[in-house]
Order: sequence, then C-alpha cells, then structure tokens
Amino acid sequence: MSEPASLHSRPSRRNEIRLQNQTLILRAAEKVFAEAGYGGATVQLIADMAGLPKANLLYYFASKEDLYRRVVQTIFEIWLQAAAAMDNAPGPVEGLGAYIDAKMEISRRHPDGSKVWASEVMHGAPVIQDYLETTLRDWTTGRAALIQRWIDEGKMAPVDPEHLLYMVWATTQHYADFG
Amino acid sequence: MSEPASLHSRPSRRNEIRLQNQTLILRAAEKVFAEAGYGGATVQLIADMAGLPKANLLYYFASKEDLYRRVVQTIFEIWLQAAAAMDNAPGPVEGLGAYIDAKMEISRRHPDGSKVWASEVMHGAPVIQDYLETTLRDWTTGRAALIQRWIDEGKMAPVDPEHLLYMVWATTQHYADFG
DNA sequence: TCGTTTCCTGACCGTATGGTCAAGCGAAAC
DNA sequence: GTTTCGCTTGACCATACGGTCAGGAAACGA
Repeated sequence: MSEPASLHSRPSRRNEIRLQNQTLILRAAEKVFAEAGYGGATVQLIADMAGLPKANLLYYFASKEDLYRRVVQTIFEIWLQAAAAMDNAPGPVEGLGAYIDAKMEISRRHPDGSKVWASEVMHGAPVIQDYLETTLRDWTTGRAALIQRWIDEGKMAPVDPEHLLYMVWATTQHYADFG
Repeated sequence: MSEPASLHSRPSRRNEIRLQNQTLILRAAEKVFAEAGYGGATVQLIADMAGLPKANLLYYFASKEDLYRRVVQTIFEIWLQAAAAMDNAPGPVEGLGAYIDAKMEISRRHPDGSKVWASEVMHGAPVIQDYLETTLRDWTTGRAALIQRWIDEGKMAPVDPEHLLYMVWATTQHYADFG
C-alpha cells in the first residue's frame, strides 16, 4: 500500500512505459494476425514487428491466445460503439446512412482489426463465442425491430430487416477486407 | 510404353485407388483449411480426417502448399464455370438471378471450399495472385460491360456496374461463410 | 510364376514454435 | 545509499511441425 492518495493511474514513468509497450504490441499483433491468421501468426513475428524481444511480449501478455483475444475484443468494442450510430435516427436514410458511414470509417481506420474480426467470425468465432451469442444477437434483433418500425411507419420500402442488415454488413465488411 | 491402344485412363484398380485417395485427401484438406486457415492447418490433421497415415498424403501431394493450391484452384474453377450463368441472358433479371442462384448453389454444395477461397482472397491471394490479376479481372470487367449495356438499353436502373457486382459477390459470399 | 512398377507406412530428421526462467537493470521509495 | 520492485532479455526446453526415406506389400504385365 505505498500508493499516493489518488486512485487515478499516475502517469509515473512506469505505467507510461507499460501502456506504451502494450499498445505497441497490440498494434503489431493486429497486423500480423490480419495478414497470417491466428494459426499462421507466430509470436516471434509479432515481436519483430513491434521491435521487441519475444520474451518481452510474453511478459506483458500471458500467451499468444491471450494476445489474440485482446485484439479481437478491442476491435469488437470499437465496432459496437460505432454501431450505436444507428440509434436515435429519425428515419432510415439518416440511420442506415450513419451506420454505414461509421462502419466504413472503422474499416478505414482499423483495416487490420477489421480483417481479424471477419476471420474470427468466419471461422465460427472460436475465441469469442459468448459475445456472438449474446451481445451481437441482441444488437441485431434490436436493430431489426427498429427497421421494422420504420417500414410500418411507411418511411421505407418493405424488406426483410435482417436481410437488409446482413447485406449492409456483408458489403461494408468486404470493402474493408478486400480493398 | 506398355500402354494399351486406348489413351483413356483405364479404370485399372490402380488408377481407381489413386483417384479415390486423391479426392478423399482433397476433401479432407478442404475442410481442415476452411476451419483452421492455411497456417493453422497441419498435415497430420488432414491425414487424420482422411483416415490415412501422414506419409501417404505426402506420397500423393508433394507438400502442404501443393495440397492447398489444389484446393483453391478446384473451387476457383467451379466458381468460374458457374459464373458463366450470367452470359447469354436476355436481361438483368434473368442474368443476375442466374448468377446469384449459381453462386448460392456453390456455397451450399461446397461450403468449405467457399470459405477457403474467401480467406485466400482476403489475405491478398498469396497463392493464386496470377489468377486474380488476369482471369478474375477479365471476368469482372466483361460482366460490368454487360451490365452497362443493360443499363444503356433501359433494362435496369442506372447503377455503377462494378459496385453492383461487388455487392452481389459480398452478400452471396457472406451467406456461404457465415451461414 | 516371375520381374517390375506402383502403393503404402513406421521411423526418423532438422527446424521452428509457444512458453519458461534466472539473472541483470534502472527508476523510484525509504 | 540502500533496498525494493517492476521491467528486460538471452538462453533454454519440450513439443509439434513439414518433409524424407528405406523397405515391405500389393497390383500388374508377360
């Protein structure tokens, strides 16, 4: 208990270095996982890309899988945040427009993370199944209901809401992945 | 030159076994590559799935990469064949409809191959770059021209043909990959 | 039947992998 | 100044990997 009164993380040199290295590693990991997939990526490769010795990565992250989980989780949270863009929109044009814009923006700013996420989902989400089956499902059904409301109010053409969401997701995702 | 007169492959037990094992291996490889990616797949895993000893795989296929290349090439040829469904159609409804049907049919019949193909393309097609930059590009520009013609003839709404193709591709592919 | 060709496979090899560890280092707390 | 404590890393380890090989078994043509 040698903490000073404040509970906030002091930027005390130590924590600073810690945070700096962690993000450096995560960024490198994101890139390597995106390019090589989970199986193809090696800790050594990530270490080289980060410019650190391998043992140092494993000081900050317990294992390759741990590192991967963090990468996926991070991009998922970013995506979920931006997905809120669809809420509070008066109609489909603004709502879907905002959503698509947000999604494209993520793809542009985090192309590697986007790729990793797509790969993860494509392979049945072995690492983050729980997220998929709860958070993501809730989000989808909620948004589908919103679209259905817009249709009922005559604000847009009557289409299957889930299919529409699916198409938007697929197309934006592809723009991210395949450039 | 102890061949009999016929140049046809004789179904002489030998060839029969050869072919049978090759397709057995290819099917297993397709599945494993789809599930684990190229890096994550191991020759041992494929062998187990095929119910053959590892050394036997490497008797038929020179290397893991060779095996992978065959899998990708096979699905690509199937896809290219079905893509011809769009030709010779009088208008967009029949043409695009046939193309989508064909693509969905492939996804249904070859879900694993479809996944492998998507992964391959997503990662910049390291194995089949030449195909992508020639055959596939030709196909795309050709079909885009066809769609443009339909638009000029007033048979469909004026949209960017490449974008339309892209959207169709993305959506059908996603239906294949993510169920 | 015999010789030849193809198929099959257990044992093996060099290498690369994920992960550990102990010893060293430097900034901060006392 | 000394102790403390988190950071750093080269060396190391067990395992798993892709691939080879020698030699036996099976199918074939004569």
